Amino acid sequence: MTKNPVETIEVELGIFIRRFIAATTNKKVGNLDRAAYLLLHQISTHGSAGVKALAEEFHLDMSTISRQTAALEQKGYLYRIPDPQDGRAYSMQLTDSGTAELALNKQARLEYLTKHLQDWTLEDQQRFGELLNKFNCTF
Amino acid sequence: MTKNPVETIEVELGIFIRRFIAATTNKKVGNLDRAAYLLLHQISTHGSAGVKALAEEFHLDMSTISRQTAALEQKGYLYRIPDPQDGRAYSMQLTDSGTAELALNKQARLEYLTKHLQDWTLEDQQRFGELLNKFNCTF
DNA sequence: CTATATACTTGCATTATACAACTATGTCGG
DNA sequence: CCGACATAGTTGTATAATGCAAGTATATAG
Repeated sequence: MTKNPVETIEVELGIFIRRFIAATTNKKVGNLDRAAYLLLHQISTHGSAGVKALAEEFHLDMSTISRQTAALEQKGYLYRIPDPQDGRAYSMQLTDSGTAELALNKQARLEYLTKHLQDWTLEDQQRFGELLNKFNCTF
Repeated sequence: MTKNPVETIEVELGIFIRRFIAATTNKKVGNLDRAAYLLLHQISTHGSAGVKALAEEFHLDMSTISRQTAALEQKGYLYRIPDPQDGRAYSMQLTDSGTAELALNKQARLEYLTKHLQDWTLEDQQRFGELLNKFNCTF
């Protein structure tokens, strides 16, 4: 039974998702769990944003993001700037501490991934990155 | 700043995981959520297995799998065969209803993915499948 | 035969999440 | 300008997935 490529992708995605979730859920690198890491990462790379924007980006409820950001603010990784144009809105920005913590995390993740991909050719690494990006773009 | 491929992969994996989880958590296709689908899929493709084996495969606690399989048994998608050699152990097997439900789900997922990948060349699809597989193999 | 290990279940606590209600602020039509 | 409605965010509550710990029944080793 020769599978069509889409079928292969479906199976492999299933395996991948299961393992990735198992490997990252409830596991912290330093002080950041997966959700916190992704939040800080988003703000770091796409600039400061409010609860609503982050909720939309992550497809989560505003209440969830509100709690997560409050926790990160509590830990001193974020601070909020009131929006000068809109008294209801805030903008989240990284503190120095948040930036440092994010960098530590990113490094740990890169080291892990690098080890994981050490036997891959550079070309395969590049191709995988490109295809993942392509996949994400059409999500 | 030209990123090395591993860095690209790290970023894209983050985006991917976030979106995939958002798209599949708490969403059922037919009667199966993601966990149930993966459980039935595992049993279907790798043969009947006990709670312990499934827990190890998924890197989840036995208690979690115990509850999930109990729920699937309740719905009539699984049945358990006592292990003839070991009075403590069981083996989970799909019922016809479970097989049918799994097939329905798989088809829905394939349709979704096919639509998602419709603009990809066949070569890119094959490559993506291969690279995902390669990635999973070294997890 | 007793002690210990194993397969599984169940009770309990924790956590992430969504939804709904609420507060405060903004906007728009008269 | 005012009242109605919309919007950004917070908080209360319910639910669901999970892990850990304790319990049950069976196996195994000495």
